[in-house]
Amino acid sequence: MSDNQTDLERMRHSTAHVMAAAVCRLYDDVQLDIGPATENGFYYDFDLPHRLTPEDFPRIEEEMNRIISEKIPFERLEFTRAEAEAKLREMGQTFKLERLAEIPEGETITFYRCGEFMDLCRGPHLEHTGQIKSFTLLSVAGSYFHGLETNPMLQRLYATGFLHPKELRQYLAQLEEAKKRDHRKLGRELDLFSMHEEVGAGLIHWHPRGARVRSIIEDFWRQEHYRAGYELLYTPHIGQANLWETSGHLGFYNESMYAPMDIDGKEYYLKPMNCPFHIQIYKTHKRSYRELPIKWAELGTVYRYEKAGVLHGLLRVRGFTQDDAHIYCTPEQMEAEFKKIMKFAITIWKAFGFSNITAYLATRPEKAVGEVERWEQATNALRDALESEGVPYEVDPGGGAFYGPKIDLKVKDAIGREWQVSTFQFDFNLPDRFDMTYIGEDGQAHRPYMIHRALLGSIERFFGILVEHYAGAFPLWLAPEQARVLPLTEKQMAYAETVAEALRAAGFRVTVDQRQEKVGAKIRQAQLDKIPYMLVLGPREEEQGQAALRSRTAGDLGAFGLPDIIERLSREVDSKGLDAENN
RNA sequence: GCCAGCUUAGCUCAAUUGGCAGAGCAGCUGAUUUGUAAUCAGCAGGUUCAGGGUUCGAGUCCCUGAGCUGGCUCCA
Repeated sequence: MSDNQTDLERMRHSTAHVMAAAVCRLYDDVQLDIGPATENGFYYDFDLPHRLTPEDFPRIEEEMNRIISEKIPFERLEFTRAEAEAKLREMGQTFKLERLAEIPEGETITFYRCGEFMDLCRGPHLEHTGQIKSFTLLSVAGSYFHGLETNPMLQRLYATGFLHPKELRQYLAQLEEAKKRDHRKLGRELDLFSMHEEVGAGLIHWHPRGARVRSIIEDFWRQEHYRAGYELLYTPHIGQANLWETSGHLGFYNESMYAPMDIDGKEYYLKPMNCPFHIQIYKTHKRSYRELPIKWAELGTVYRYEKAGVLHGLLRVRGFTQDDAHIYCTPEQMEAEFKKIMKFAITIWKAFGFSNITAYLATRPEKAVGEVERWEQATNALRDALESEGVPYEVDPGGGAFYGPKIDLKVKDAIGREWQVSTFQFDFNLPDRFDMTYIGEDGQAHRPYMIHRALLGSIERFFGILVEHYAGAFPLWLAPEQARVLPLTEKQMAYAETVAEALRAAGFRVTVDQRQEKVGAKIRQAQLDKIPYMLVLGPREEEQGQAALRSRTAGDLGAFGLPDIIERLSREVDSKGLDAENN
């Protein structure tokens, strides 16, 4: 497995060299940067006067195939630093000279030669180009040298390759599948949400069907929070400048905040976060250790400035609703509270059909506030919670915020893609800044621990992920329209209304297809609308007081009496579709 | 924000080298009364993203801007 992994990486990295070699053969004045293998393929960064477009891909691929058919050996060459520098100067490779300067003293400096193409490179490589079995160019994009905005922008060619052509076909099929599930496409097709140039980029409009799903998600979320001992809050959308000065946001978060508005001569800011408001509520009276832990949650809508180029459907927006919570507790309670958060998170994610969860534990960065012991204590609490819940995790050393360590959760969707969703974060900063206290057993004031917790992340983003996970075919409990009644002809219209009413009375979301269409057309429409159940009503059903039940996934199930149908659907709603087949 | 590409009817897409803006689906009207993924016919639908320019003539060429797409950076 790991051998295969290195083989694959080596092959991809070598293919990246072949791609760069092909580009050098085809175009003049190519400045090379780097061409690493990535999780799903590889890329090569270079700068050249010619602007690459997808129209150039066939030519480049053709040249690459020529290089592959030539079976050119990859030759490893060792150089001293001085030789390497001279060589790169001679080649006029300025980015490579910078890369060379970054190689630590004492490390062996190697070049790889492949025919006339030579590149400063750690390797390893294949023996010769003939060993490359499959590849395809995917896209071209800009990318800053070293990923730094202030650096020149290079052209990046994305491509992928696999050890076997069959795997490449599978990967391309998966890309196709992902395209079909794209929440932006499904959002339009299923009439869930939209965005409008007239309103502004990154601002979401929820249509009735999308809003219906959202309200089901939120109702479930509220119910589970009350059950888990949280109280819910509502707080304002704007707050005065001095609040954000105290919180520190105007200092370290300013770039993500919108310009202030003037109200009665005072500056007010749209909130990018909910925490300062929750803290205000905390501070409305003296808190006793007996009250702790305090667990407050809010579906809080925040606005953050995001650069125009990063906006992406529901996944990256400028106004969104966080499912935010703050937990204030004593040092002794911290660990137990954290375990509860983990357990709670897993329960909620499972309810939405995500059971494959992994975690990233981010520890203390160089620049940090709070004593080291508190960091250690908190980090251990995070680690213990992960271990006691058996959540697989990786450590991201130094990856925490300056104000506390954190855990990020990732979930895997139905087609194996990972999404960063939940985040649980200690905060050693805000309790200090707002001088939060509680009175301990000893009668003295103490600083509470504060934990930020977003479970679904943002409702918009979560909804986008959910749409892609289910490919728009929501399980019964979430479906905006759970059943559609399809009268065979106009003659069954009255009966259809009766059936729909009965189901509505039992709490289901039901419509009647009143169009004068053949039943085949009505079924087709319901299938395209991804309605979980269809109730076909002809003279037979009307006479028997029944309905022919059709499932979106299983097809015709036969005729049943209404009580049976209600019973069946109710059970499926209660189980959230988790013990049924996976849609 | 930066690099590249895209933007034509509600949606998906056509429109020779610059020469009369079109189709399917959806919508509306009518006919049809239908049994498990599309009944037929007719009608209507456009500032070709916005603004400017070149030209006898611009959907098509040039400039500016917006939005979107793929990335970089960032992150819920």
